[in-house]
Amino acid sequence: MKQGPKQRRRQDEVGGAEGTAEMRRTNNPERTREDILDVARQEFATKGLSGARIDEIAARTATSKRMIYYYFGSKEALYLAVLEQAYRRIRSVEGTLDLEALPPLEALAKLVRFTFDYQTSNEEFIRLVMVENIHNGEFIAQSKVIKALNVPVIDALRTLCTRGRAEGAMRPNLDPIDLHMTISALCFFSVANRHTFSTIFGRDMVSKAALAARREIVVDTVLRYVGA
Amino acid sequence: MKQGPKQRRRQDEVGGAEGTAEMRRTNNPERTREDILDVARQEFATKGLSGARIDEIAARTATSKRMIYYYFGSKEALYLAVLEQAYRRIRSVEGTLDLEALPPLEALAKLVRFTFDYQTSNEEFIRLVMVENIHNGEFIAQSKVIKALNVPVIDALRTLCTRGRAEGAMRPNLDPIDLHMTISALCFFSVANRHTFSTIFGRDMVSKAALAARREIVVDTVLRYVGA
Amino acid sequence: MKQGPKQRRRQDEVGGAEGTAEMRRTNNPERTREDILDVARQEFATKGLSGARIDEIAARTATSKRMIYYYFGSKEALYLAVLEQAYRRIRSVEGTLDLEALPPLEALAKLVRFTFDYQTSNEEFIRLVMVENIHNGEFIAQSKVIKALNVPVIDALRTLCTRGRAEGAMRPNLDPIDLHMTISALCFFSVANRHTFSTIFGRDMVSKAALAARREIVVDTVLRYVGA
Amino acid sequence: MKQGPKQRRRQDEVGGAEGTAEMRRTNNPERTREDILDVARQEFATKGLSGARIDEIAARTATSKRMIYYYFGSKEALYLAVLEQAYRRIRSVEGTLDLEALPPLEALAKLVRFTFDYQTSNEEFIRLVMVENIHNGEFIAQSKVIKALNVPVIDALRTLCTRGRAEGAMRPNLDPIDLHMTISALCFFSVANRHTFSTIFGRDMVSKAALAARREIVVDTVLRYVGA
DNA sequence: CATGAATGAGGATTCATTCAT
DNA sequence: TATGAATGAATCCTCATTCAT
Repeated sequence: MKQGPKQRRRQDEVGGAEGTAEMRRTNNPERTREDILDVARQEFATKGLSGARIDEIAARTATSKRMIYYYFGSKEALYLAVLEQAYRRIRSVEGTLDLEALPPLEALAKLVRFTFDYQTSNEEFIRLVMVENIHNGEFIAQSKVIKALNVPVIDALRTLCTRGRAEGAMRPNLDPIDLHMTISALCFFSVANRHTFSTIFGRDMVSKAALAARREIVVDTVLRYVGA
Repeated sequence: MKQGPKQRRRQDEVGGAEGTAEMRRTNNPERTREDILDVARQEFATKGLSGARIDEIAARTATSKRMIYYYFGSKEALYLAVLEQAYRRIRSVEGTLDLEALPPLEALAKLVRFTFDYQTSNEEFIRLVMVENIHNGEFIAQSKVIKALNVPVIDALRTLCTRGRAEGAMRPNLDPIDLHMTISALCFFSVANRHTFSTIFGRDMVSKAALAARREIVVDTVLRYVGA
Repeated sequence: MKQGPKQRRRQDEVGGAEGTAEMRRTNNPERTREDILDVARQEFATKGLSGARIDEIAARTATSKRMIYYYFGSKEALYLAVLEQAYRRIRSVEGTLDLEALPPLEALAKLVRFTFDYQTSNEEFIRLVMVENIHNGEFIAQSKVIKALNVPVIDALRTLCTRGRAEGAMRPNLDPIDLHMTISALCFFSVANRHTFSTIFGRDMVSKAALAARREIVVDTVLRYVGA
Repeated sequence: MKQGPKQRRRQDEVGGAEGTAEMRRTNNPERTREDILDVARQEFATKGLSGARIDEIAARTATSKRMIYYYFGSKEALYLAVLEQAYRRIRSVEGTLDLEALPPLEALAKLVRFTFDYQTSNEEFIRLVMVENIHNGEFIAQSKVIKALNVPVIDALRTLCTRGRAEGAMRPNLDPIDLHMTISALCFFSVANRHTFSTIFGRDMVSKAALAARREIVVDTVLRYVGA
């Protein structure tokens, strides 16, 4: 486990290590920051806030523990930075869907599939959200950045509902936030509760096939819910 | 501040110490066990496995830290005991629903409402499940007890689907496990992601009214999904 | 300096080591506490609060660093305990002077000599007071114990002044607190500013003879001040 | 909270940056040195040598941490420079008293009042002396500058004593160093032990009135001591 | 002269767990 | 069955100082 006092470089870079990993004395702050952030995201997603170890993060970084404090100040501040980065990413991807071009129900299906795919292939993000909820959302509450990131999805859904209603494809009085919650809930669960659910009910929740099947059920569930 | 080695816990409860779980020197092993388990459940649910502190549990218990080790052996074993107790409880309640007596759709609605109510009023349980998933379900996997607790819900759902199909009220080919997953996902989210979701979308997720409204949407979602 | 990870026992017990110093696993809390307190007093008096090292204290103790936290909770709390003990000691000695038995001026001279002797032979106490003043007295302010220890000296001086005035040996309107301040100031300086003063003015401030001579000047100064 | 690597200090002082010591890029070595010294004096006087933080000094300076090392070499060397500056200042003021013009007792009273006023209004100097004594005067001992600064006061006092004796206003055999020690002790205490003394004895030691009253007691004490 | 980035060595504190009685 | 005392191994964090530019 421990490897003496001078453990400092990233190791077991398994599979497709794009970019250089060895960058001691970079004098490239941006890179150092990103490096730390990447490793920290893994660690926090894997072990949670209390379970994560700054030593462990440092060991898997190109820099030292000292640099973590130089750049982020504290474990909690680093965690918050990780959280903000994670939210920023998902929202930035969400923006590229171009739902306007499709008929409402197809657009909705596309959004649901996207959400399902994004969440099932970004387990780290889901786990960070779980961790944050275990901590009662106290860090997200401190972040000025994250709270500003909500609008787009809700707006997109509101537009969809309006269009769907106009075309007679959807029922009236659909609340976009509730709809978003339903979609999120159904997608989230497949990742968040993967372990307990599959253990208890003996259901495969990780294979491609299992996920694809589940995804269509989720789409179906949502479409039936909004249907006229 | 710390208070040195002689930290007074709930002792010197002078006068009329009868029957409460907090009293010292109970010499009642079962009671001591339960007391520890109760406090530990709170602590683990609140702080997670890594965040929970044996010292903290001991301090809020009628017994001493030493007793925790005497009864449970280790922090992880105590956590597992807490987890098992929590699962045992929910399953025991689920058994009393008497769904057979109702028409399939009404029975299903009743089950969904029950699940929603149980989960929203047992936040500790939900949080323990989150914690366990953060730990990749490794403790639940060790438990002989928990894995045996799955059957009833699925059986009940299977029966419901069969009856519903027979009566023409439900569509064919409904998978009870998938159905259960849908119900769980929708209910779970309202508790599990309460903090992040309400922070980001500004939605009340705790008031009675908000929960009641959301519950009916969940019921509606499920019923539409199974409808013929 | 450091001596490997298992540094743990007191060493270089120079000169007249009364009592046993080796007492690992004593299970004698009182002794452990006293041991820590003794070493800590030296360390804080020598290096100040910020300069003192918990590691250093632990190394010179029969116990471990962990025990310091077990008994005192934090570095600052340990410092406060040291401070309280130091004040308790001096006040307890002050009580044994029996000034009532002497004529006022002789009694006053006795008190001044006692103060001078106590302070010059308890450099640690003086240094702790200096340290505390560097920290703006914030710890003494927290202590309930210390603030209660003031009365006796002032009362003794007030009585002396009253008697001296009645006998015509002292002038009227002497304020006991001011008188105490004068005595303290004159004695304190001989220890507190020993190093800078002797360096700058080349004056011996540590030899027995030098102290004895200075002491009589202090007595003389005080007696002339109160004289009728 | 910490603010990461790009902590803005007093830069971006846009507009009208002329003459203030805080402006960046002064390219005025003397000014930079003085700026650092000023901030360092505050820091060392407030927190002591071990308690002072180079980071803190740098942050409150117009320059960077690197410059501190460029100009002073090390924390301890900076401390010594501060100490020397502080001593140089007081001695330079002492020279302007013109005691020769007054009758001996009046001159002595003037000197005492001056000392009292200087010390009570230069708390930083007093605290630096305390700090230096906590460090056993080891820095002052290294300083070539400081040791040369002693003569004037003692000479002035010697002259006063000679004149006083000649005029019959003072008693014989007064030692000027002892006299200086008495004066210093009485003045020093009012600042140095301000916090502990006022906490323990409930005496105001900071108000103008309190200081003025105490000052006259000090003058009285000294005059009575030297009286024929 | 000047600076942002970087760092080794420590420094206070915490934690699950065990021992002696 | 019960307990206060004790502990090794972390764990987060800080500090004076140096390097590359």
